[in-house]
Parts: sequence; C-alpha cells; structure tokens
Amino acid sequence: MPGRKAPEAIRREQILKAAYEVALRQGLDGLTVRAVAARAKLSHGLVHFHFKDRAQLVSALLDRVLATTTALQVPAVIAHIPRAEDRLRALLRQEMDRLAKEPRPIRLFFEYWALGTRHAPTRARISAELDRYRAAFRTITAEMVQTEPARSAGVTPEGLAAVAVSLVNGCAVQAMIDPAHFEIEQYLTAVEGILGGARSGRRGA
Amino acid sequence: MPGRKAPEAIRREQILKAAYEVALRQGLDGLTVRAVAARAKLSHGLVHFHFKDRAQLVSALLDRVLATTTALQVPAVIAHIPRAEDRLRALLRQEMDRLAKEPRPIRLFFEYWALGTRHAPTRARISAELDRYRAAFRTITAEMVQTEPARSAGVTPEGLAAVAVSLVNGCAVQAMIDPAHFEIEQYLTAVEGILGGARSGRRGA
DNA sequence: GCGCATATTGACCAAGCGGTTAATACATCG
DNA sequence: CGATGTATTAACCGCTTGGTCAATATGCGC
Repeated sequence: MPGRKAPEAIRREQILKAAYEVALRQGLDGLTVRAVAARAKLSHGLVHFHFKDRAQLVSALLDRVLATTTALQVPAVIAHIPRAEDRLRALLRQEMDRLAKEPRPIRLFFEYWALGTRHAPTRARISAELDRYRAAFRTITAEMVQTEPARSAGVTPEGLAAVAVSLVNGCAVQAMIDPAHFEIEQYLTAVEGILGGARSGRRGA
Repeated sequence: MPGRKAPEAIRREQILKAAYEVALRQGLDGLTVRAVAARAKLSHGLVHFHFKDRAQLVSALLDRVLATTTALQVPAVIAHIPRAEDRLRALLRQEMDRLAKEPRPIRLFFEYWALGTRHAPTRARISAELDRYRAAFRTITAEMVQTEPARSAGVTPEGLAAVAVSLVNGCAVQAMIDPAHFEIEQYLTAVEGILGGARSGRRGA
C-alpha cells in the first residue's frame, strides 16, 4: 500500500523537519536514515528517494541549522544604541540569553563543528559561518577602536571581534555542560566590567 | 596460536595507548573495538577481555584525556609574575599557544564534551574538569578583583575566571575550524588591550 | 613434566546500518 | 477507462559493529 503522493518540495521539507528533530534529540550520531523515516512516518526507502545519500541529508540539514540558529540577528533596539561599547555589551547579552534559553540548536551546531574538524566540506561551511558571525561584531569593534585609540596599540577590529565571538562560544561550552552551576549574570557582569565599565559608569537597576 | 602473556596493567596500558591514537586520528566515532585491537595488533576479543565494554574503554580513555591534555599547568615562571593581570595574560597566552601547537588532544576533549551533552556520567566528569580549570584561573582573578576594586562593582572572581576560560575555549573553537585564517597574535593583543593594557603600558618587543 | 589459572585467539551471533530494487499504489492526462 | 510517469513501500543485500564463547597457547607452582 504505497501511500499518496506529495510534491517534491513538501516531502523534502517534511523529511528535513524530521531530521532536525531527530538530530536535536539524538545528535548527529543518532541521525540515521531509518530514524528520520520513522519520525516522519514513512519508509526509509523514501528518504533515499528524496535524498540519495545520508551525506546529502546531513548536508541539507546543515543548511537549516546555519540559517536557523547561528545567524546573528541585530534587532533595531540594539542597532540604535549610540556608543559602540554599549552596543557590543547588549549584543553579547542577547546572544548569551539566546543560548541559555534554547541550548539544543547550538549544541547541534557544535556537533557539526566537530564533524567539520575531520570533514573538509563541512569545515568550510562552518568556517564561513563563523566568519559571518565575526563580521557582524567587527562593525562594532571597528567603531570602538576608532573612537578610543587610547588602549594599547595594535588592537585590531578583527582581533576584538574574534574575542567577542570567543566569549559567546566559550560561554556556550561552559553553560551547556553545566547549566545549573553556570551563573550567566556573574559572567555578563564580569564581561561588562572588563569592557571598561568604569569609564561609562553604567549600572543596571 | 594465542600469543604470549602480559600482566594485566601492561596490556591495559597498551590498549589504552592504541585507543588514544585511534581517537586522535578518527575521533570517538571511529573508536571501534576492532580498530583499537588492530592498532594494538591483537584480537578484538582480547580488548573485550580487558575492558568488558566499549563503554568502559571510552570511559577509561576519558581519564587519560583529562589527565593528559586539559589539566592547567602553571609553570614557575608564570607563578612568580607579581601583578595578577600580567600573570593572567601570560597564562592565557600559554594556553592558546598550547592549543595552537597541538590541537588534536583538545579536539578530542571537545568530542567528549559533545558526548557529555547527552550522557550524564560523562557530563559530570567534563563539568568537574572545567570546574578545576576555572578554579586555577580563579586564584588569579580573585587577586585582580581585590587589588583593583575600581572597575564596575559586582564583578566576582568566579565571573572573571569563567570569562578567562571562555576566551581559551572560544579561541580553540575558532582556531581549530580555520587555523590558517585565525590570527592568534591579533587575538592575544586584543585580549591584552581589553585587559587594561593602558594601565600597565606593557608592550612586547 | 603436570596440572592449573590466566591470556589470547578466531569463529560466531544478532542487530543495525546505508543503500538498491522490484513491485505497487497513485495522480494525471488522454 | 486505460496508459504513463511518479511516489512509495517492503524486502533484500552486504557490511560493520559490539559482544560471547569454546578452544588453545602460555607461564608458573609443584
């Protein structure tokens, strides 16, 4: 009793959605063609019909992961903050809140990252994604370097942006392995303190 | 033709060494009982004789990974640096040099980290290890907070230490996915700049 | 030299995997 | 209604994996 039809795009989307759910729960290891098929409630042969390879399925899922969970969104509220330092702080806070609130997609991102360390095509895409992410910070750090050349020379916008990305990723590493113990507010306060908080004298209520 | 004997401890060590080499090259996915046996040049049955489970093998290997590659060593040269800030900078530089020079063990550590996000016992051990790592920084950051209460209040030694750990881990994430493009000197300069370089006026040759 | 406990092997098993394919249901167009 | 092309299924294949086990080689006390 082969089931009813469905246009190509719809089935692909349905399968990808199932793959995403499986990967979120079981990790990339658990992302087997059969598990995806089961989750989408269809035969695993059909998965091979729409994605000839498991590799293609994994690759297509990476598209979704990158588009959905690692693109840096800079909302207008933050974009309009006048001082670059304050804007950076707001962005960092947003990103850490985001990963604390919904850690699973970022966890999946890290799984692809690990895969990338041994698989060049994946590595290239992850690398490019991290570049984009860093670039979003770079526009801010460039402003900071420009308006405040007082700090020790040689500091580049690129370097500063890389540090910002490290803070986010490193925080994710710690927060995801021990969410209960990790104090995100302490962390953010420390970051703000280091970021020349003394100069601006800013203080939340 | 069953081979010659060897005392328990020796064979275990030999197998673990083989497992470590396999894991470094192939990752935890590639760490199959058979691959380990092949690398150690003995039958896979023997591996099961000394480690009844693959799980036990993986667990025993984690011991080695933690002991070997993630324990923070503070050499005397650094320990004797008078100013806490300078000491922190030296430590950060050491750690980043270390992971840039020999990334594979840290990569393996991250693989266990990923495993830990879905496997509670592993998670506990990784979490404890990160705690120890953070604690090593905490002794320094505590000193910094004490000698320099000028920066915005509320900054705790714990928070600062967590930030330091983030810098190391986050740097590893970026450096390992794109070693060619990642400029570790730029990165370190930026860190030092942020870390109040203006105050100390330090500058390497 | 003879047992005896201990290592060690290789054959074997069941399970799960990715992937292929013949058969079949379905929609669509004539 | 019948033909045609497309989805879909289920059975199947070959392979690898983790794990067990009987057979056997080895070293050691006697």
